[in-house]
Amino acid sequence: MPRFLQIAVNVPLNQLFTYLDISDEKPEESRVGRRADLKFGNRKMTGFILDESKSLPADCPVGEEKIRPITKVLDKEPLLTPELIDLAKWISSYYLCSIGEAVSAMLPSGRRESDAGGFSFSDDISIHAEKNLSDEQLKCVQNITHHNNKSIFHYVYGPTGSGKTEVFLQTAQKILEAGKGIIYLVPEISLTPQVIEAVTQRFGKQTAVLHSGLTPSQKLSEWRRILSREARIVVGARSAVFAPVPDLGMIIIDEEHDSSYKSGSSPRYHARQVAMYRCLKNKIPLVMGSATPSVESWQNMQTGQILRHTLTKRLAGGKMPEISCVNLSHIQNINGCISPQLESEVRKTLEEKRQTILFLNRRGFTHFFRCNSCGFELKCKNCSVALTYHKNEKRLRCHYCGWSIQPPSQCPQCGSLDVGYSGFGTEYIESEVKAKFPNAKSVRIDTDSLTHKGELQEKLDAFKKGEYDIMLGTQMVAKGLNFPRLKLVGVILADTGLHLPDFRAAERTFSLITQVAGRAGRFFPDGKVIVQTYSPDREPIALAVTGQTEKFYDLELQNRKILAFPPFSRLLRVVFRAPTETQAKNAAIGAAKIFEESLKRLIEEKNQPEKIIRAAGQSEILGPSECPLSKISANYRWQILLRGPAISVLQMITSYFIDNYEKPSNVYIEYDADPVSML
DNA sequence: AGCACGCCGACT
DNA sequence: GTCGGCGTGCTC
Repeated sequence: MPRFLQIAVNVPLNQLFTYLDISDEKPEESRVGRRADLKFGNRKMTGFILDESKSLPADCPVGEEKIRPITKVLDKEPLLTPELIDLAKWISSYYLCSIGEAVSAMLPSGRRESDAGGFSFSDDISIHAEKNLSDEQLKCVQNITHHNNKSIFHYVYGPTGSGKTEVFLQTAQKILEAGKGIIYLVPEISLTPQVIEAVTQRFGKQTAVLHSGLTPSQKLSEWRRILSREARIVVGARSAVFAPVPDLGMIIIDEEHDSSYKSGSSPRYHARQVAMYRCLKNKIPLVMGSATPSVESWQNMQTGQILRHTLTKRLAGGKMPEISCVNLSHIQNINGCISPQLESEVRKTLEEKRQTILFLNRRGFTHFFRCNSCGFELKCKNCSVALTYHKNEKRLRCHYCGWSIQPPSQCPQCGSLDVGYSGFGTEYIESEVKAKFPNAKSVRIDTDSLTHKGELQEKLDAFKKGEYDIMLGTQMVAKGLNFPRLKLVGVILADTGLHLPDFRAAERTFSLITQVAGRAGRFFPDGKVIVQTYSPDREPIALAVTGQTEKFYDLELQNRKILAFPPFSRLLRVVFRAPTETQAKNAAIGAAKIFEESLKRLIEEKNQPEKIIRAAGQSEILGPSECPLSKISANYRWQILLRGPAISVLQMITSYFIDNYEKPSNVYIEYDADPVSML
């Protein structure tokens, strides 16, 4: 008997395609959730069967004569559960991508299964490995598991080393004992062999690990183990939030603040947002944790949307390390980036045969205006982000609203004539380190210096073994790494992050310094942290150095409120990319008109709920303006930023835009709901 | 997004 | 005379 299949295909067309399955194999079995090989146009592709019917659906846009049969059904068992099909539809509407793109982002790309892992399971599930909990931790586990069958968002908040991991593991244990499955998310960079080993030792064969080192086929095998209930706890990075865990009982997000939970390409989903959706739908708890929560999550804890569980004590006996600031503006004739104070600490550390990490918290690519006497830098009057200098027009410009001014010839704050532009990168520091410490072995780690897969792990392992004395790099070396010989951590310039034209600059700067400080003192009470800065009094730096976490969040929330940035508003960013500046600019200008029209229509629409109309009335279209990174790999970029109290309104006007905008060829459009980086 | 079709310049 | 540039249009 023929059946009509509704199939999603990985193309940017938000529609399903109708195909025919004429096979008489197992007619009683539904095809929904399986993949199918098919000819799409004139190319061979794999599609995802999302629905089926005995007759041609009435709303099918093409006649029956155009409908082609699939080549074959690929899977013997469904890969997608009804829950995941629903999730794909939600992803597609929330993140403005096609249904096919959503499904493709969720599924492993392997076609056939192959042996998983590459790591071996120990024979016993070692509940002997379980550690005794402190009173604080125990209370935390009890509070979370108490709400077992309700969708409640929990946050385990506490400094590095306060035992969050053990709370997660023992809570997970309780959920597993109740017969339910777990998803445990960690940042990609934390998914090191040590972490994998720790979890597999605790939960043995019930564990599935999804990490970037697996081949597509191996990922598919892990996926199958999860579907068959052989694996009940899934540990993985961002995309593991889509794991097809039957009877899901809880999702854990470790290091919740980490920006790697946000996908950098379409669909630009945030694993935390997806986890919230799954937990609400399944009526199960979501448990997050960090020493430096995202500002959004902090606000949700303040309002009670997220339940906070605070851990106060550092367990391993480690004190917080000694942190000191070096005020760079007090140093005359600084020869390079390393102050005399930091240089002498590095020397002492080398003499003790201990190790040093030097951080640059961002690749210094922006050109910002700075006074060399007082450290003052210019900000936009509307948006409170640092202005960036545009060489070609010789003006300082804001990348949120487009406002610009002529660069002043003297400092507006102190009147000094010693003003200029600065910004430097890791390569520069590497040469300085080599010159200052010619006998030390140093290694540089950043995205530019990594050429092949696994090189990061190799370098980190080598550093851990003591093959290097100094490691320098960007924040990728800041996360979840434990080096027993480490003594000194130097933050080369804490200000660089602050100058980025991004409203999250302060949050990221605070988070990085706090995380780095916690790391250095983890194993050794004599750990030392030196933070070099031109602005030791700036809040994110001063409060991080003195450990005043809560005060930082209070102040940062006040700032966000004044400027109407998240969490006091929602954002949706639309980027127009084209080979020439004019094409990108004109596309964005034309698009802005459609956005305005779309917003106006929504406000005037009669049958929308009052709530929507009101939120639409408070929504605004910012720009178009040039993207902060105005040219990336020969493509010019312009953006429109939508801002309003309700993301659903921003999504509605964007989907109206998608339906009504005639895209010039050569122009590419990217949609980013809840953008994390604005660059 | 791909991939084919289609219509104008510099090459054997 | 042809190879090939990338504009435009379609995919059940």
